[in-house]
Amino acid sequence: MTPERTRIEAIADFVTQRGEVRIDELAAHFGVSRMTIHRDIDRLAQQGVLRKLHGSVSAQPSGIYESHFRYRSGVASREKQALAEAALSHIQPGQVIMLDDSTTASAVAPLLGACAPLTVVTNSVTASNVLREMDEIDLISVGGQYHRTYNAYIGHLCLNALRGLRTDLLICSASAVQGLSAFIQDQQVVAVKQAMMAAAARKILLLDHSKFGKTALHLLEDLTAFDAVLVTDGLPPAEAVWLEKAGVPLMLVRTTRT
Amino acid sequence: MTPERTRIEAIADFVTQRGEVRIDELAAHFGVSRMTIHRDIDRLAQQGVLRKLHGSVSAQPSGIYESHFRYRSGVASREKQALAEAALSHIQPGQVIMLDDSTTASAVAPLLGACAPLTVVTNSVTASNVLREMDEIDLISVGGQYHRTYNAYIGHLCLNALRGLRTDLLICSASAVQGLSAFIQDQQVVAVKQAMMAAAARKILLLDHSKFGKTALHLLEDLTAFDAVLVTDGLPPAEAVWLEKAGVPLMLVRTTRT
DNA sequence: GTTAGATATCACAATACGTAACAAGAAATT
DNA sequence: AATTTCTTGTTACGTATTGTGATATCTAAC
Repeated sequence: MTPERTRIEAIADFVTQRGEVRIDELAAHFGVSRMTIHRDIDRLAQQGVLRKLHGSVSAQPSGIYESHFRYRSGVASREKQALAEAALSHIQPGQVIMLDDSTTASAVAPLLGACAPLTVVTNSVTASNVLREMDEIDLISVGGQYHRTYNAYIGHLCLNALRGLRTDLLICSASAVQGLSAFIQDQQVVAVKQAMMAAAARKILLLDHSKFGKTALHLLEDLTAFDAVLVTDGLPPAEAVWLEKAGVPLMLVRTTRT
Repeated sequence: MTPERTRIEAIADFVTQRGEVRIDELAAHFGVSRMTIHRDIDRLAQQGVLRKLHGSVSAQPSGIYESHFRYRSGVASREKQALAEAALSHIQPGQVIMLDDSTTASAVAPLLGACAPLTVVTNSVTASNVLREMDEIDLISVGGQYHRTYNAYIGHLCLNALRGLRTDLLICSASAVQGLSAFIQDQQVVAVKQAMMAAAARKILLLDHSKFGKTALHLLEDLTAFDAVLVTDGLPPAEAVWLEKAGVPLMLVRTTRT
């Protein structure tokens, strides 16, 4: 899952301490090839810790992220990346799309430049930080109470704001899947996601296969309510067949790149 | 999309700090050719950060548009700091306070840890980025459409959110003061500030003395509507006396030198 | 209105950089 | 022990950035 975490963290520390470092210097300092440095900083950039420039990397100006959040983004990042790329095919330029507070949906944000122009609505601070820098993306943040565990805005203010919006598409995730239903651990987060679903014309759900069989307290919605359910391969084939027979619009996403 | 942003940002800072710079000087200062400088400032001009002239670029405000927040945050920072420190005395632990999108009010944010615990409501991304890191501060972001000129959320969503809130205190600023009234350059920003004023039990206005005598298009409110108007010294004494006679709750703030 | 000088833009070439694909080695799993 | 998975390095190719020189445009002075 997370092999060789030490060097990546060392790079993060090194860069944040120096502000800006050339990639060749990182390669020499850590005694690895440029390619490896590139792969490392790609992951860090995806987490929003660093910014990739041309020939160098710089520390994110707006800052330090919650370690708890950073940890979560590191988990299953390959699966998230694959899901994010697969989700792109559902987006048309000019649309209004919504991202929820999940790290999976936030992984979509850095890729949205390819679909520009777009209007993006989100309660995720991670996604906002990325999208704010993109010229051709119109960013709308739904407000609310800041919750550091999710690095997002939730609560009544958030729900009220969502009531006044209608978007073409929602990209979201869930904590767990049992049977035909998706579950979430936090009650307030459930409320936000349900409000987002009510505001979106089309809804797609991103799930890495580890979510299956897990448990969480609050019901979000049946899987059949989504227009597409993207799942990374690794799901038992029997389960996939069963879900499709039950009417779930399942789409398997290969983790290994094409 | 937007690689190599370091030098471009450095140019933006350099120009906004100096007001107007010749292109040859930029080329010499950054050690690149004129052509490269041209390409850089073309992108900045496209973003509206600065204006291209013939032979030079300027960051001066053009017409009714206020200049970019990066420029504003560099101007009169000593005055802003003094005002922010003075504003602290109006805050009690446990209160719900509101900060507007002004750079002056954002200068208050880093100091709020001293007044914790607090709940802080703001539409400013600058302030949010600071407050998010503070454990004892409860942060509520009013959402809205992101506006890069102010680095804040504005628009209908923002106004609706503010309608549902009531806070103990508002700390805000204005672009200009003429006679007994405060003015703002942008119509949408006026709407947000007025909604904030309507939602706050007490309102204090922070003004560095350079705001006096400036002009701006839209009326915000009379100075007498505030519970305190903090102004940096440098204001002509005659004007101060006149304002106090007119019923303005004026408080002069000494600019402390370091 | 015209012209000289300066400035902006265009087109092309050179260089540096990023990324995909494949192969090899190490670690973990069965 | 065999196999799989993960990580890293190398090569090759596409892309981005920059500089140079030529051409077009602007400004200001006459």
